[in-house]
Amino acid sequence: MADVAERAGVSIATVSRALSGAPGVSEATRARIRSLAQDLSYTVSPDAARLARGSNGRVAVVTPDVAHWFYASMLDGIVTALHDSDLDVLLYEVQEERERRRFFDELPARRQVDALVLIALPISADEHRRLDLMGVPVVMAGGTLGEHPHVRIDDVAAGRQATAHLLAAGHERVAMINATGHWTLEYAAPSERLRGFTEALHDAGLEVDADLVVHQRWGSTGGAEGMSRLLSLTRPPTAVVAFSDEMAFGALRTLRRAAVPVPRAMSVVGIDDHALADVLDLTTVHQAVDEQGREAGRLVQQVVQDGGARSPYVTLPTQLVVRGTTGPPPRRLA
Amino acid sequence: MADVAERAGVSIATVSRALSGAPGVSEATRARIRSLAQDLSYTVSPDAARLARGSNGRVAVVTPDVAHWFYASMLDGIVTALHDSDLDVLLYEVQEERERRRFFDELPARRQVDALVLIALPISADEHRRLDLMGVPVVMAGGTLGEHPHVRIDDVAAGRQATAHLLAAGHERVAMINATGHWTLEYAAPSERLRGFTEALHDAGLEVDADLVVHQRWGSTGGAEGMSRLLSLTRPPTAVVAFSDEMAFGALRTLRRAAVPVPRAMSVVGIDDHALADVLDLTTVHQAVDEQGREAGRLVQQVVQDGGARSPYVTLPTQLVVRGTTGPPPRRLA
DNA sequence: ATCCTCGACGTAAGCGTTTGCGCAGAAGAC
DNA sequence: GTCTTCTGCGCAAACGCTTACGTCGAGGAT
Repeated sequence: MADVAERAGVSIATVSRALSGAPGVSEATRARIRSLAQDLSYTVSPDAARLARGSNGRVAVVTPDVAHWFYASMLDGIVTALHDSDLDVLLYEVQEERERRRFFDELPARRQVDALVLIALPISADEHRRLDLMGVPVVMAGGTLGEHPHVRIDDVAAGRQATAHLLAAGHERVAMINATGHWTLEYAAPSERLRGFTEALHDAGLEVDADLVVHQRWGSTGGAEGMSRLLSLTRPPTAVVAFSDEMAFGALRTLRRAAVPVPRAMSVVGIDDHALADVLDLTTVHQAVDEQGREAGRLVQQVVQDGGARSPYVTLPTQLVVRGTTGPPPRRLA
Repeated sequence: MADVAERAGVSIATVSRALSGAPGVSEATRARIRSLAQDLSYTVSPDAARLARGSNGRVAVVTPDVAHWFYASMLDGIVTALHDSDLDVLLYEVQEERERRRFFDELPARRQVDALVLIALPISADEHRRLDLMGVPVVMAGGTLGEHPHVRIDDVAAGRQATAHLLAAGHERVAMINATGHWTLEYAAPSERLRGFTEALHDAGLEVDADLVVHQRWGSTGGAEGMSRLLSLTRPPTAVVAFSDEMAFGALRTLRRAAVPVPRAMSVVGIDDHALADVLDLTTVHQAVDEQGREAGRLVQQVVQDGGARSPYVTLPTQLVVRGTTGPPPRRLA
């Protein structure tokens, strides 16, 4: 910077002001300095600027799994939304319990960021406290976290939509393959989607058959196993709602291997509208994950700027997408 | 820090040394300072430290699409490998041509990172030059970039493996659905996999039928369309190798809709071993994407530390995974 | 007892910016 | 023409660390 200043015949203070867009510089000088900096391919050091300024133009994004479809889409949305703000993204992944603990212990993002966004990361009360202690705003994307701003979908409604679709088609024995988290800490989604399932049945005047609700590990394997269990029942269901599309995929595989025709003998509906749901022709409840991410991105910008004035709770709608894996129940043999 | 120093009754220099693990402090004092800092929940400001030290303990990862399976897995590997180094990850996404141009124009990572890793990002010669001008080491993950360290697979071999598998099963009319990039800049993978395809045919004493090589946009939709085109041929193939699993998924959808039994009437093989290849029972050539990412992560650590002494070229092997979408050709009607 | 060595620590000079304050000189009011 | 008000700019003090160099005292060698 000193170099630029010298060549421009001004002080470094003026260069700083010119480059940062601060007032107190004539347009002529500003332009001259700008072009000079360009020629010298000079950029201000973000670190030094942050030091002097105090705020640091970066946000941390914390996600349980970078590679997983849901988290990745969310991250994508966040990054996209932040793209033309001047915020950079510092990425942290906390896959296992151990890593999470360590993350909250060391808080490596500490003093490095102006805000934090968690992607659907369930945390303990103690961790929540430590987070608040960090002194920066926190945004939750894909869930809720105390009073902090969040963006999410209504999981109860999603479960309801999926279930209602099956009931409307005439099904009476409807099962649910629900997910259990891979952590000790609970995600809220499974219980809420289950609630939606239950409520939909009640609305139709039906009771929940405990045999028809199975819990499996999150993922397509879990879905496959869940379906196996349901098929082995003395009175199997005629339709099943899966916690997620991934689990539905697993369920479909089981059905294919068991040579159960879909949807002739069994209807399957997922939740998510995974990129490959279309490929597999899966009926599902669409949630706009990337849009949630973008919304979360906007939220943190807002929160960083004005300390967070607006009502920072966003709930995005979900829509049923009917494809080929659902249909009327098989004829009763009555 | 001044605070800690005062309470400990030492100078800030000593605190700095104690906390950073530098020599010149007695173990007793170090321990005292450490615990004091702990109590005050004090952390050194990374920014200030970087400023003073000159190097900045961060690497930038640049990816075309955070949400896409391949890039996301790669990123995951990188992040994982960097997890217990003291390098933080700054994430940049450049989806469109315009964004890429802007990225290389502004080089926002400039002066912020000690190294850059590009995830399978094709760049122009000019951009390459600008990158080198940045003065930090660059690692390419999932491709090659001049003399820079890289990690990748042998795409020619992958194409060969997929094709050879079909030939070994007895197929003689084998097609390929290849990908065209979504950018003007060429990826190397499509032409290399095609070369593998060609070579395998030649090895078997067969010629490439130009009609049987179709080019489509990357993605499952492209795969679907490619399959349609192949089916509409007067003499359709009996087997097809898809550029990627995603494209194979699309092809499978077309086949399902056209009621062409797989693999009875048509064999399909992909490349990648996508997470859902198993669900769809797709025969494919496995490449360990996350392992490539991890390798890339190790590479940048190494490069950051000792300026890059080792031979920094890694090529990971691929393996054929036989599942249910391939089989012998249908009987000749001869 | 004297000199040297060495380890533990303090002093202070940066690192590359931003920004409050002060100071000229030009423009406007009278 | 003088007096005020801006405007454009320079000076220098932070910002929160790291680190070369200097100091001081304890211990070992002689």
